[in-house]
Parts: sequence; C-alpha cells; structure tokens
Amino acid sequence: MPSHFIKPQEPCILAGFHTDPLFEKQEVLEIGVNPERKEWTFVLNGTRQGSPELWKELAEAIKARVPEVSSVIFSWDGEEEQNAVDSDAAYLERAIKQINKKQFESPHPPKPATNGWNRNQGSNGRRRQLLQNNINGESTPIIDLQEEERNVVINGEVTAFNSRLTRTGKTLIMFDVYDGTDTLSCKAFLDQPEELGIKKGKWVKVRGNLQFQSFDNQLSLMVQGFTFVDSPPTLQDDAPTKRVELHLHTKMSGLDGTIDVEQVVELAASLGHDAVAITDHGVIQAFPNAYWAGKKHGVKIIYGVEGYLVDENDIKGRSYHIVILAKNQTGLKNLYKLVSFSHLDYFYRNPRITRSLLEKHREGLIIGSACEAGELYQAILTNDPHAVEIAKFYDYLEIQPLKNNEFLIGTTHVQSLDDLANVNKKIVQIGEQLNIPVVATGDVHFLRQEDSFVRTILLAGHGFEDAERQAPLFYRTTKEMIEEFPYLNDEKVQEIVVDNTRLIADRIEHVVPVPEGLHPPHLPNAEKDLEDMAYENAWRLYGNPLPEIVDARIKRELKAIIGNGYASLYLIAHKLVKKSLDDGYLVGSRGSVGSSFVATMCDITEVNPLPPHYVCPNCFWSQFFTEGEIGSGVDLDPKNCPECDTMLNRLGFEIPYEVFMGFHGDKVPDIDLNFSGEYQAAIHAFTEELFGSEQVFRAGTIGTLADKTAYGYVMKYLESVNQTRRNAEVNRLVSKLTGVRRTTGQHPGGMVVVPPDKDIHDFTPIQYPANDSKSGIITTHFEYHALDDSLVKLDILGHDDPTMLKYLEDQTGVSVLGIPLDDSDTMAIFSSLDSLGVTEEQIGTPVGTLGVPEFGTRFVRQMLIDTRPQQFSDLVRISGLSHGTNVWTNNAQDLIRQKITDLSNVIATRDDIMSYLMLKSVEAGDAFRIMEQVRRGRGLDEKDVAILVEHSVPDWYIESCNKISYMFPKAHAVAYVMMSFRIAYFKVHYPLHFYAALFSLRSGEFDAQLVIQGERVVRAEMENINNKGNDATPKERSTVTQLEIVLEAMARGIRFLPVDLYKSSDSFFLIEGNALRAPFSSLQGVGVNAASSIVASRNGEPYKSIEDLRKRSGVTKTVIETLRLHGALEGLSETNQLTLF
DNA sequence: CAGTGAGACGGGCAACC
DNA sequence: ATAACGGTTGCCCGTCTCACTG
Repeated sequence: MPSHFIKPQEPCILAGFHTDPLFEKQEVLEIGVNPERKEWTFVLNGTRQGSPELWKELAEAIKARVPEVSSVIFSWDGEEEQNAVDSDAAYLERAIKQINKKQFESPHPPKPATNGWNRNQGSNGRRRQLLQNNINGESTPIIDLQEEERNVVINGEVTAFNSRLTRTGKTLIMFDVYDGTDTLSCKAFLDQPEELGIKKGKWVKVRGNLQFQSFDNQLSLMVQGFTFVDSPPTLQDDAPTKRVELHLHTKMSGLDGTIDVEQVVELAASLGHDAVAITDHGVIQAFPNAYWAGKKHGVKIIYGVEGYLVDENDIKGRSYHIVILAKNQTGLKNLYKLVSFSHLDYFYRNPRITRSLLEKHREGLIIGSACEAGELYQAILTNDPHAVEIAKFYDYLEIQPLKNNEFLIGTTHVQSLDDLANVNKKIVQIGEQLNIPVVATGDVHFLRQEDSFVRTILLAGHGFEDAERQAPLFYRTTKEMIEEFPYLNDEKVQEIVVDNTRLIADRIEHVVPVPEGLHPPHLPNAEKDLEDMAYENAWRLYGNPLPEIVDARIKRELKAIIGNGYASLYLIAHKLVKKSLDDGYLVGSRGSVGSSFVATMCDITEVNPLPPHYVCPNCFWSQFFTEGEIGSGVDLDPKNCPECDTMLNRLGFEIPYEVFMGFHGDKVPDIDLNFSGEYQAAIHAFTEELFGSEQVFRAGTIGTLADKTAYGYVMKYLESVNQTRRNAEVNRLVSKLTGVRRTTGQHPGGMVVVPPDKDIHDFTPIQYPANDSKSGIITTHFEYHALDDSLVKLDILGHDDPTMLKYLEDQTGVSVLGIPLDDSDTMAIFSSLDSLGVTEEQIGTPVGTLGVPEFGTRFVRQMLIDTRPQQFSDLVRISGLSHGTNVWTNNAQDLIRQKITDLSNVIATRDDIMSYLMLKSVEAGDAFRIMEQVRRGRGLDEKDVAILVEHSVPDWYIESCNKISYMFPKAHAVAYVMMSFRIAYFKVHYPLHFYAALFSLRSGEFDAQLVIQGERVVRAEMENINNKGNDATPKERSTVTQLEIVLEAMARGIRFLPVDLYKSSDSFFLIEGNALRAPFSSLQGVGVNAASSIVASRNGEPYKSIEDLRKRSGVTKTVIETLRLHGALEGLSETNQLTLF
C-alpha cells in the first residue's frame, strides 16, 4: 500500500512516456508511492480506456525511465472510488490480486518527491488524502446536479457537519455544502478518525462522484477530495463615518424575526458599526445574549423594545408601535418595569404599554416614533392635524426606506411610492420644526436580503396569506441606507442616516442587562444555625466527640459553605425538605448535593458521602473502610457492635465533596430536589411563604421552533408552493428557522430567589408563562440561563418516585425508610427472575426490573444481563453507567465482556475517577482536574496521561477516560438507586400494591379496554407495534412498555378487572382479591375530569339509566360510548322511561 | 341551523435536570 | 433488529362535543 502521495503539477505527464494519443488526455491526479516495495500507483481520472497491452507498455516505459520504480499500478478514480465504500475484505482481495501481478526487484526506495512534484503530507492510509492542496476543474452549480455523475466539482459553504463511527469501524463523515443555488450532502468513509477541519461556515471546493444513496434515498457526493477555499468577499461598509441601526428584531420577536442576535452583532462589528439596537416586539429576551455578543465583538448594544402603545381607557383598542431605548441603568430598570406591567396587567393579544405608565417611568428612556404602525406616521398618513403635537412626545423621529412600506400602496391614503416619500418628507419637516432629530432606521427583520426566504417560510408556517411578499427588512450598510432617500437632499440624508443615528447612540451609556456577580439570599444567623444543625445531627449519629474522619469532613465543608456565603442556601433547602416530610412526602435528592455530608446532616439528602463504615447507634463505636475495600456501607456484612453487641448501622457511599462544590469549595451549590409531583405546587407555594412573593419567581423558559417543528414548516411551505428540495437544502432551511421564539413557559421546577435588598427588576422583567394569566404562576421574562450567574435557583422538581412510595407506604403500612437496602430477594430481581416466580418466556426478559424506575428499559436491562449485579454498590455503578454517554457502549461494556476488568472497577461515575486516582496517590488537585476533564468529554491531554502512567494507572483505564463524553455524579446515582430499590422491594413483596401504584400513577396512559381482553390480545397488540419498527410512534412505544409490565403482572397471577360503574375509582387501580380493578381514567377517551365527575356523581345512589348517568355526571357522549363499548353500562336502560312505568 | 367558542382529551414537541 | 440516558413538567394543536348566538 502506498504510504506517500505525490501530485504532478502537470497532470498529463503520461504523454511524456508514451506516444499513444490516449495519454495526451489522460490526467494523473496523484501518485501513491510505496517506498518499501518501490511500487507506484498512478491514480488517473475517469475510467479505464485503451487495451491492457497499451498500459503494460506504458508501465515498462516508466520503469525504464525512472530507475527508482520497480512496480507500476494504474488505478482510475471512477473505479477506485468503489473501493472507498465497500468492505475491507473486498479491498484486500483486490489489492492482493493486483500486487501478485507485480514483481518486486530492486530494494532501493524511490525518491518520494522531486522538483516539479507536489507532495501530499502525512498520510499513511491506503487511499488518497481527502484534504488536498487544490481541486482542479470548474465547479457546477448544485442546483444543476440532478443525476448520477462522475467527477463532479462543487464549491460552497459548509452548512452542516457530522461524523460517526460505522459498525465496521470506519468513520463516516458527512457534510452539506450550500452554494447559493442549492445544498448537497457529501460523504466520505475514513479508515481512521481524522480531524479534517471541516466546520459549519467554512468554504470548500469538493470533487467526487454523485451517487444515488439508497440508504437515505437521495443523491450524495461521494467525496474524493476537497480543499478549503476563501469565502466570497464579505460585505463592507466603506463609509468614512458609519450609521447605527436603531430598530432591529431578533428571533425573540415571536414568529416575525429570524435574526440570531449573535450573528447580527458580529455583522455589525465586521461592518465597523459602533453600536446596534435590539428592539423586539414587546419583549426583551434577546438582551442577555446581545450583551455577551456585544462584549465579544466590541459593539455597543442599545437595549430597547418596540412596544405597543395604548391609551389607558382603551386597553383593547388600537395600539401604536413605539420604540423605547434605555439610556442608562435607571432607564433599563424602568424598561424592565414597563415590560413587566405590559405582560402582567395590560396584555391583550400583545403586551401593551399605556401612555401614562410610560410617562411615569420615562426617566432614563429615549422614545422613538417607530414605523408606519407608529402614531406619528399614522397621523401624517391620515392627515391628522395633530401630527405636530403627537411628534412632541418623541425624543427622535424615525423614517424608513420606502420599500419597507410598499405594502401600504393601494390602501386608503397611499397610491404610490411618492405618497410614501411625502410622508417621510413630512416627518423630516416636523423634525426640523420641533428640533427633534430624525433618524433613518431599517426595521430589520432578517440579516441580509437572501434571508427573506426564511421569513417567508416562517410567516407561511404561521398561516399568513401573503408571506411571499417580503419587504426588504434587512440590515443595511451606510451606503445602502443612504441610497434609500434620493428624494431628500444629500446633507439631509447624511444627517438622518449617519449623524443623527450616531447622536442617539452616543447619548446612550454602557448598560448591563443583568448585574454581574452572584446575589444569594441570606437568612439571619444562617451560619450559626447551619453549624449547630450539622453538629447536633452528627453527634446524634456518631457521638460526641465525633470520629476524626467525620469531624474533619464537617469542618472542611462548613468552612467552604460558610466562607463562600452559602449557609442560607443549605438552610432553605433544609426547610423545604422538612416541610415536605412533615406533610408526608418523601423527598429524593438529585444531582450532586449528596456529595455534601453537611447536606446529609441537614436532611437535604439521604445520601451519606462518607467512606463505607460501621457505627454503633448505642455506644458510637465505629469502623471506616477508606482503602476501597468495599463499595458501600450497605454492602458490609451485618454485625453487632464489638463493644456493646448492638446491631451496627452500615452507612457511607464514599463520595468526594469536591464534586459538589469544586476543588476550592467555591462553586455555587446547585441544590436539586425531587418532590412528589402531587406535592410540587404546594412546595412552590411554600417558597413564597418563606421568601415573600416579591422575592421568588418561577424561572421562565423560552419555547423555540426546534428541528421537528421547523421541518414541518419547511415541508408545509414547499408543498404549498408545489416544490421539492433535496434533504440537505431542507436541513439548511430548517437550521435557519430553529431558535425562533414561539412561546414562553415555566421551568420544570426552578425557583429564582431575589435577595431582600434587591428587586426582581434589577435582574429581569416578569410575566405569565405563555402570557396566560390564568396559570396563577409568574415567571422571569429572561430564561433562567441568563440569570444563573446572578441569582440562586432552587430546583424543586417533580418526580414520580416519591409519589409512588407515598402511595405504597399508605397502602401497605410498610415504612419506606425502614426498607432494608440489602434485602436479598429484592436484590435478586436485578439479575434474575428468581424472586418473581415467572419465566423469561412469560415476560420476555431474564431480569425482573420491568417498571422499576431507571432499571426497566431495554438498554439498562441488557446491562443487568451483562453484569449480574450482586450488591447495592453494583446498582449504583449501573445507574452511573446507564446515564452516561460513551460510558457503557464502546467502553465499559467491552471491557467487561472481554474480561479486562469487572463491574466494580470500570468507570461508572465522575466520582469514581477522583476516588480511584487518589487511591493511586495522584495528587488531589490533579485527580479533580482529570475528573472534570473526563466527565465533560474532553479526554486527557498528554500531561495528564503522563501523570496517570506515572502512578501505574492501567492502559484500559486511560483509554476509557478518553472515550467518555458525559458522566453522572455518584451522589445522584446513589439517591436514585435508593428510591428504585425501595420500589423494587414492593415489586417483590407486595406485587398487587406495586402494580396498582405503578398503573395508577399514569392511569391515563393505561388502555383498560385492551388489557381486559386478556393476554392473547395484549401480546398481539405488542407484536403489532413491534412490527412497525422505526415507524412506531413515541406513544406506541410507551404502550409497549406498559404492556410488558401488564404481561408480567398477569404472569404473576394478577388479573385485571374491567371498569365498573360502581366499583371503579376515578384514577386509582383498586385491589380486589388477587385482581386489580381498572379506574375510569384508564379508558382511552375518559380523562381525569370525566372520571372524577362520574365518581362524584355516584354518591351511593344507583343510576336509573344511562340518561341519568349522563345528567348527573355531566360527561360527554363520547365518554358514554366508551363506557358502553367497555361493557360498563350493561343492565342500564337508555332513558328513565322504562324504570318509571 | 350554521357558526362560534370553550373545554376536554390525547399526542407531539420542547426545555430541562 | 439497531443503539442506547431516563424521566420529569409544561405548551400547543387537532379533534371532538356541546352550549350558546344570531
């Protein structure tokens, strides 16, 4: 195989060796050299022509003329390319055939490169390098490439890049190229993963063969070579003094704007524009990103909004656009207040601002007259005599290019562009008259002219009729803007386009949208209270004085927590958990809080992060295992105290504190708690009680158009105009649409806390989620991410585990906290079916974890089969392995299957790395840093590898570190396994209660009508869905998951009873003997509302008829029909008549 | 008697931990 | 069958029903 490639500068060199005319046209693309064999492979373009004899002659001629060559091979790229996509085996077979034909005589290696030859570098693969110095040949517009074709050259911008490992171990790289006419997907297979530098936004010239790919059913370019080329000249603004854009919409302007704020700031910077304003419709959610982009690109951001101005006495009346800019920090806060008021109190179709409110909060604001929808423009348009009066309200007046308003032509007051020009002239004249600066603004909605198409799709997707007609609302250079006003004199144009826009920009100070630095809440005496609580609880568990190891850990943690000002946070979390426990709901910890022993001592988490240990509850004798001898305290053998013979507690999971608060203990603690979903609203309300409703708000989210919806929009639009586009082009359009704001919402559980000395408007406006005032929730206007460096967020999430356990505890009387975490029958279901009494044939899986949270999916069950966990700490490791990316597959799974190591030694959680390395005597700082690198998927650098090698860390471990992309913290895994194990305990010992609880939890998803028909029908339905393979919908897949569990319950002798008008509950499965009675809501089409109204209407009194049932319960016809079909109405007559006789 | 709008329901999608 | 992170909350939309309206 060639190990070097050289490239002739003159492609038709063969003509020099042989006189046959064929060789005058035959181009040599490159020559592969195998120095060992002195074998040269000439790679020629096109396909083989001429007789084999002729080529033999040529080969001899070359060998004669170039003594260094002892063997010559010719290969044609059109043919050779086939090799690139077929198997290694086929390639080798061919290669061996080729090689066998040749003779190898001379041992002298050839000169790899001589004058006149270009040498490609660094390849030792069998194929030419993809990245080449240049690609010859004229490129074809992509739109013209519609059929299979060889040797095609294209030139354009990379719009997507993606690479993945194939099953055969090759790397498949795929990238899309857009050349302004269309987009084409390009593919290449690499033997080795290789960083080629292809990235979104780079420009490339690519040569390859256009082939139809049955895999994705489209034409793709099979890449033979590519090179990077310069992007076309970028837009310039060569005006000596440049304008400032004062009116611009981003993706946050609902489904109106398409501009990514970072991109427009970058564009402004590249044009040399000093400043740019952000003025979205009614909202200001682009501020945080604009701030970062401005900082990055050195552009001053002018923070503003295009508001909807109304009169107070007519909130639902006509609103006028108005531009409000924040001049300084005071103005910004006023702007935030206006945004809040408009969303909370004056929302009607859009957030409205009343004139009096604006006047009240006008300090620090600069007011512009906005577009044709502004009141000044409208006044002039309608010849309102008060136009001049109206203008006096504004700090500056806007005029815009005529084409922005071309759509007005044909309406009552506008017949021509001249009419529009006259309006602008009038505004200029009023400006002169009142001495108010007039500025030219673009009302920018998309970046450049060519992006209008994207807005068309957006508007069409949202049902606008004339989406096709797009005003040229793009970001203009100074020259482009100047050219828009030929009807004004030159000095005037210069004044409004450049001087006045700069004047406004200069009036505006540097403003920061969200104050920097963390502003955590503070409770009085928090430090002392926390310390007392931690010690008191520790003493209760470990005695006073504390064992050295416990004392040291508490001291160190408290120092970091208190020193960094986080004591209040701990206390707050403590109060929340306490409240929930008092109300009877268990709380699960989540994330890495369980790494903090102080958190354990404050009841914030059940996880004890100390090394595994025994401790005597009576005399406090203790024994710690610090050398990794045992996985967790739970796994220690039960034994009695050697001092006083009391049964010892077995505790500890060995979790380093650093994972939670960083190596220096200064990372802002992120306390995530899982409350019962049923209880979430109550505990949220409790936070308001704790802090006051003015100081705590639900974190807001911004719902955007993501891939799937955007794809739907693009396809819908193309269909409406009767067009099709190739996949790559569709994807390009999709990527342009994504990120557009569609709605707002609530964070799943994040509550943002404002310290008492601050006001929420120092940080963000507030609003209702989706502007729905009925929700009863107020959220931050900015999404949480924008605030996360400034305000503390408490993650008060909802989870089913606590709900399920509460239900099970209530129903069985078993104390959840008393469940032994080493119960062997429970442990057994994680590796077998022994304690369930069912067979694999019956339930389709050899382990018993169906329905056990986090352990029931196919993926995790396979892990259980591979590893056969025997003890609690094994489950923790599986939890870690199953939640990472590239932690199990391509990694630990192989190591275990190949018996290189076992479950207890593979890397399963972040913490494993730190703990293991410290056991190997790696310095703590290094161990921490390496853990952080690895868990984020950044792999190890040479220095780190050297450290590991030096401490005799095995190779497989280092390799494993390099593969990991994302990893779970151990504390989270422990907390989850504790919950899952308890639920599993009920599954083993209280099957009826377990299945009842499980199905009740999501009774709406249960299909009683189906299940009632018995095992055979259930199996048939599962098979039916399974046969759909990838076409099964998410809903169908979840149905299969449900039915698997139903089958298991049936195999365990549990019957399902149909919904009974008098016996069924609204949404709970009731236990009747050895059977479960389906609730009303388990019928498809009967929701929780209908279900509970039936139950409420029963009232101990039989229904006289179906009519009676309907009247009393108020349910719809559909519900009645569903009940009838199910057989729940048998014996009831249609109307009262019959029973009344 | 068609049209409208509200509400229930389920499914799909997005954001997030 | 493959590859594989699992599980939660919440918003929108299509569909259907039904009461009300003009």
